[in-house]
Amino acid sequence: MQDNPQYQDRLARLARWHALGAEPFGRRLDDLSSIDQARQLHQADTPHDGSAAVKVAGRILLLRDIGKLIFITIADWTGRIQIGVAKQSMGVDWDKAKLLELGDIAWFSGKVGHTKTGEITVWADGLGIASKALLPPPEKFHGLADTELRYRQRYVDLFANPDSLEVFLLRSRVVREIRDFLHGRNFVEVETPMMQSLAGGAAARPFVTHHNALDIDLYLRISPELYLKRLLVGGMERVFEINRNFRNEGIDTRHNPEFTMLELYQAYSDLAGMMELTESMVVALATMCRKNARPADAESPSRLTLQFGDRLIDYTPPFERLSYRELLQRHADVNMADAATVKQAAARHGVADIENKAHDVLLGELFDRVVEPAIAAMERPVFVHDYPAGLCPLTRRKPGDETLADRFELYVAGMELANAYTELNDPLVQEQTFTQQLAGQKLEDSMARMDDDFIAALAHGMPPAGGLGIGIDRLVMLLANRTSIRDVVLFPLLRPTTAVRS
RNA sequence: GAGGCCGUAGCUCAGCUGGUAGAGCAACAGACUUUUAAUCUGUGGGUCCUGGGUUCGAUCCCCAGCGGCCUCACCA
Repeated sequence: MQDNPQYQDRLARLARWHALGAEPFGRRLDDLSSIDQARQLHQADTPHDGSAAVKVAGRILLLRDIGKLIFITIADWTGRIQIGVAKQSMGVDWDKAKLLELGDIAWFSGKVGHTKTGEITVWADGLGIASKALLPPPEKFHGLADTELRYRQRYVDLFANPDSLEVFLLRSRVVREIRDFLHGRNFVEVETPMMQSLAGGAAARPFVTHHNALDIDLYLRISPELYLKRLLVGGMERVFEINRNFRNEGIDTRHNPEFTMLELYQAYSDLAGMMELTESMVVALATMCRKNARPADAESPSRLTLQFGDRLIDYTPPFERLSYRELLQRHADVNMADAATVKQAAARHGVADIENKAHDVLLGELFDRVVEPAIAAMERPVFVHDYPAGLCPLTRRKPGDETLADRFELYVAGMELANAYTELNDPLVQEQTFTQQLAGQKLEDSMARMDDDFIAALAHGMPPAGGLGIGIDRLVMLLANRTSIRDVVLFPLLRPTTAVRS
């Protein structure tokens, strides 16, 4: 940083601010309007030199000094506005205006008018620096394009790339909308442990950490599920949590090691209730995002479509509802109940070690190989339901068919977006499934981890319930049209640079 | 874990068949009172990711490493 000559130039300019008696790293500013508010003060009949007085602050993105007049474009998180600074109307502050440079954060007071070409402009009668930028901003036209720099220096990405800021403001609106939606259905928000002595509730590899005073290893949670269900036992009938889960697995465009999950449980509901809730919520969110009409959307005004990458996803309800059985029949041409043909199909599709794998494990592998690609190509959200019971140990069996689990997953654009169950509340069955590891399944892929306290909780009686998990990052990807999860996570995990490591 | 692509000035990018590197923006000096990525004149700025190798000579070819992106595998 110190060996950057532009940093040295800016240090010199910092000294000139001090020489003027200004505080280049300033203090609180009162009576500020947002730039959006300032723009709205300009009406059709606003005179050229303005009428309404405002004070705005923001980062300097563009600066055109044409001698005795300077045009400055500043931005805050509500938008951009042009400032016109004329020597004639500035007096002693003119020296300060000449010191401003790209990247500085400054405030301006003046009247909202416009130029002869109609550009809304604050004609400054006062100005000051709020914070001096000692490092130059990225190129003003292209912004920060280097993906690695965008993630490592997100603070630069946010002010240099308006699209990026937009995504994270949208993410905030999405999460708020979800909370409003659930509060409207009488859910309460809770927080359960992220450090757990037993990482349960899902099949995934956990991160390990250590507590010094207790001298015990703890796991970062892979799921809040078993704690949220304890709350159902305690009588909190509708609970949800929006928070981080941690899974020690690969990183790619759809996986960050820490990711945000919405998980909720509703007493006296079931899978059908969760399906209704999920669809209503996703439709509400898509509708909210649809308001920023995009060209592709305008072509189908009667359909609730959103662009995602190079495809158009249609969220118009009702979503598709297809059973595991139908999908396997249609795409793999097998009868799920017929062990012999399932083995044949598995062999046909290259599944290894077939003789040593349980029936349900074979079904799962066939589904992943054959059905998932077909679902990924669909342009509508799909509820896949009636999963093989063996793959879902925390799920209640489907009434009237013990081989099936009362579970659905919602697939959108090839991503598993949501996962829901009619929850298992029989402590005797639960205890049994905790000990079950299906043949052909790796230990870390199973949920075979006995949680005695959770069994004890169920033994006190958990109301029948529906449970649902939604991956918030992926949801935001779909709603914000970002095909990489790193574009919707503010600070995605990257390998530390050597400078940081030392 | 496997494969493909990428790493050049603060930023965005060129760089031919191997002959010690260029542009735009930004910076610095100057002109300019209605610009719109302002314009015009002049100037400075490089560990070509790192380390080896081949070569008279490597940003360029080869090998290894580091970092990133994408695809696949695992997973949500």
